[in-house]
Amino acid sequence: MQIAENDDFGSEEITLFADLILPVPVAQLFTYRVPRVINPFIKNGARVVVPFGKNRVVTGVVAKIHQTPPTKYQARYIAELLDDEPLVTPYQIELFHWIADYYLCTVGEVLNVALPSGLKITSQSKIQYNPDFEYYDLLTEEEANLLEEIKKYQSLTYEEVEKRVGATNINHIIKSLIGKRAIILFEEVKEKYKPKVLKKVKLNGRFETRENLMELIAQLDKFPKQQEIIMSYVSQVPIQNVPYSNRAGLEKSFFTQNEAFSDSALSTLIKKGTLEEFEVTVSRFADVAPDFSEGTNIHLTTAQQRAFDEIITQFQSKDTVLLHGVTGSGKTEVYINLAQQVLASGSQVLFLLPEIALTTQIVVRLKKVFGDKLGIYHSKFSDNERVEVWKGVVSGQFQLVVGVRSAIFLPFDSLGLIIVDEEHESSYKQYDPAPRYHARDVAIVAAQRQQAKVLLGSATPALESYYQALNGRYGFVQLLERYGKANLPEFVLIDTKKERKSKKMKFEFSSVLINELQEALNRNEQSIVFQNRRGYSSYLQCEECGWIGECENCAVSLTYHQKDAELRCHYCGHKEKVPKLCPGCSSTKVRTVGFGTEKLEDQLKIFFPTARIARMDLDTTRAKNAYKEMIEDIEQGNVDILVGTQMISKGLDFENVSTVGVFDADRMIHFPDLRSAERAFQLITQVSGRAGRRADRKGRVLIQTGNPSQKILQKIITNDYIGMYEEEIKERENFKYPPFTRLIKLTVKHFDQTTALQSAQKLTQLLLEKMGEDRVLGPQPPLVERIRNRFLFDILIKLEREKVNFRAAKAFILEKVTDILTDKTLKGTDVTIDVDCL
DNA sequence: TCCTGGGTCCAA
DNA sequence: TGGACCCAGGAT
Repeated sequence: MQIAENDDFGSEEITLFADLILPVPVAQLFTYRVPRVINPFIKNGARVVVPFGKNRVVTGVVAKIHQTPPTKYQARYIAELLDDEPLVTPYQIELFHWIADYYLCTVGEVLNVALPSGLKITSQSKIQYNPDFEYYDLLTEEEANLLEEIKKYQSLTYEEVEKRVGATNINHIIKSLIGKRAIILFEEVKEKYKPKVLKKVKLNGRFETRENLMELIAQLDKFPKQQEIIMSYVSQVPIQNVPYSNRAGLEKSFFTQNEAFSDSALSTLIKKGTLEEFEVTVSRFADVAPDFSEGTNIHLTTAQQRAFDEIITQFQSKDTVLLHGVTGSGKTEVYINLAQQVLASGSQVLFLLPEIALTTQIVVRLKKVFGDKLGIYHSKFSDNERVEVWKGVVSGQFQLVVGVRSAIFLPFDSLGLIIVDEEHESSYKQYDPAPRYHARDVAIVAAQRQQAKVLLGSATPALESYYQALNGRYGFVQLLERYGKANLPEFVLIDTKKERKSKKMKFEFSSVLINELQEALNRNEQSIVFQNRRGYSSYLQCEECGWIGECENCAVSLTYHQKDAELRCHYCGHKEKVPKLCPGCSSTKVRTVGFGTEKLEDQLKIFFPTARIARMDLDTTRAKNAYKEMIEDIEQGNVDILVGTQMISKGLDFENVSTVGVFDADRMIHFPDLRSAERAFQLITQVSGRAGRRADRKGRVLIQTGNPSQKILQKIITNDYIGMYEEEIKERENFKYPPFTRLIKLTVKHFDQTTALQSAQKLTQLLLEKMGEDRVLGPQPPLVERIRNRFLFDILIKLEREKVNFRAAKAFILEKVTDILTDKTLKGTDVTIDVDCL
C-alpha cells in the first residue's frame, strides 16, 4: 500500500465511518469507524476485516462511506483493509440492494450467491496460538497441556482440536485459554483463490550462445542422462535459431512425465544451475484458442438482416426488445452481430443462457468469433475458474461473458447489451436458497442502471414477455423463417389408445414410431427420443397389496433406477436398494409402473439391436465433460438414436437428426400447474425444433398421446404460438394471474404437521386482516407436501398491478412473517418468501 | 458441584 | 448465522 503525499483528501483530519455488508442474515448494514491511516485507501466495494461480537472476527464488504457517527452506540474500528481495489463495484452494491429489497431477503444473502466462494466472506471460527503470550504461570496444568498441543499447528477448528487431542469436553479449557489471551480466535479470511501455475524450466542464459551450448553438451558426455535432457530441450525449444525462445522455457512436466528421462538427472541439472526452474501463472481457459479461419463477420440472411436492423431501430425507443424467432431461424447469428457491434463501441456484453453445459455448441461458436475476449461463467466450473472470470471482467480482459443466471452478478462497469436467450426458461429463476430471483427480470433492472439494452430471445416466449411486447412496453421483432430455407418439421399425432386396442403397442412404443425410427436408421439419419423423466420407471408397485415405494423423508414415490438396482428420491436424493419381496405382503409380484429414459433406452436396444443408442439425462452427464463428449459423439455420427430428458431440448443443433419421438405428452399437459399448457407447448416445440435442420429434407416429429384432439396439441402441431398465447392469456386474465397480477408465495415449514398447519393458518389470518380474501389463497399443501421430513403449506398472495402499492404490501407481508417466526407458541416454524414465484 | 444441553438474545 | 450467557437437570 503506497502512502500518497499531498493528496487533496484532507484525510488526516476527517473521521470516516463505513457501513458494511456482513455475512449474517440480518437485514441491516453495520457501521464501523475507519482508522485514519486507511482513510485514503478505503473504497466502496472493498473487503475489510472487522471485530464482530465478543470474540469474533469477520470479513465484510464496504457499502457506504460517510461521516455520520452512529448515535445509539459506539462504532468499533475496522481492523484491516483487504483490497486496494474494490472487489465489488458501486453498481453492484446498488443492484444487490435492489435485489434484497425486491425479493425480500438480506443483502448478505445476495452477496452469498453473487460472489464465487473463493472471494466469499465466510466465517468459520478457528483458534490459533497467540505468539505474544507470556504468562504461563497463570495456566492450570490442563490448560498448559492443551496449549502445547495447539502450538504444534498453524490453526485449528474446534472439532480439529478435539480430534487431535483425543478428548472431549475441552471447550471450557479453550474458553479459559481465550480469556487468558493464550490463544486467539479468528475467522479464516485469506483468499482461497489460487492462480493456476505451470512449472517450467529454461536453460541458463549463459548457454544461449552457440559456442557455450556446444561446450556444455560436450562436457556432459560423461553424464549421458543429463546430456539427453539438454539435447531434447534444445530440440523442443529452437534456442539456436530463436535465442529469445529460451525465455519461455519448457514445461517441467515434459521431462517428469516421460519415463525416458531421469528425474534425478533433471534435478542435478537444476541444482548445478544449468537449467533454471520458474513458474508462470496461466489462465485456466487458455486451451481454447480463438479461430479466425471462418472470419468474424458472420453473414446474415435477408431475414436475419431485417431482424437485426429492426432490433437496432427498436432500441432507439425501447430498452427491452423481444425477439420471437422460430426454432432453427438462426437467432444466434443475430446475437453475434449485435454483440460485435456493441463491443466495437467499447461497451460490455452479457449473454445469458439457461444451463450452459446444455449449449456447448453455442459456446464453441462464440469462442470462435470472440476468442480471448469471451469469458464463460458456468455452474459446472470450479470455483477458481469463476474467480478468474470475475477478475477478468474487472481487468477488462473479458468484454463479453456468456453465462448462466448467476453471471448477472459479475462486476460489469459499462454494459451495453444483455442478451437473454431462451428467455422463457424456468432455470432463470432461482428457487431454493434466497435470493429467489429471476435473472431475466434482474437483467432488465441491471441494464437500466447501466443504460444498457436488453434483448430477450425465444422461439416460445414466456406469456409475460409476449404480453409486454404486444402492449408496447417492450420492442418486438419477429423472425419466422428457418435458416437456410429449411422447413419446419412435420408433426404426426399418434393415438396410443387406439394402438393399444389393436394390440400394436410394443412396450411403450407405438408401431408408427418404431417404423419411422427404423426408416430413419435405414436412411442413416439420426433420431431423438424425448421423455421428460429420468430413471427406469416412475415407481414400484406390488400387484398383490398395492404397496408403493415411497421416500421416508418426502411425500413422493421413489423412482426406480435399474442400472444400480436402486430406488431414488428425486427431491432429497435418498437412495435405497430395491426390495426382493414386497415390504407390505412379502409377495414377489412387485412391478414397475410408468417409464423413464432408462427404460426407453433398454426397450430400444431390443427393437434395434444393432443401432447405436445413447442416453442423455442428469444421470449420464454428472461428470464435468460427459456432456461435451456425448455431443461430440453425436456430431460425429456415432449415435443413431438419442434418448433424453429436457436436457436435449435446448439449443442443440445436429444436422443429421430427421426424426423426433415425444413420449408422455399427456403428463406434461395435465400436470397440475397454472403453466402446464404453456410449458408443454414450449417443451414440445423446442424438442421438435431439433428435427430437420437441413434444407434438403423435412423432419418428422411423432407425438404419442392418449387423446390427439386436445386443443393444445393442435396448437403445437400447427406451430400456432399466437393461438396458444391468446387462449392462455385469457385464462390468466379471468383467474387474475400474472401478467395481470403479481404473485408472492409463502411456504410454511415445520417438522410437525400440526404445528405447520397452525402456523400457516395463523399467518393466513394475519394477512387476511388487511388484504382481503381475494388476495390471499390457502393455506394448502403443495404437490409434494413433505420434503426432507418437513411438512409444507403454501399461501399464495395475488396483488393487482395497478391498485396495490407493491412495496407497502411486501413490507406488510414481511412484518406478518416475522410475527410468525418470533411467535413462541409456533417454535421451529420456518417461512420462505418467493416474490414473483411463477 | 460440575457438566451438558437447550433456549434466547444479539451483533455496530 | 454463531456464540455467549443463563438455567435446569443429570452425573459424580
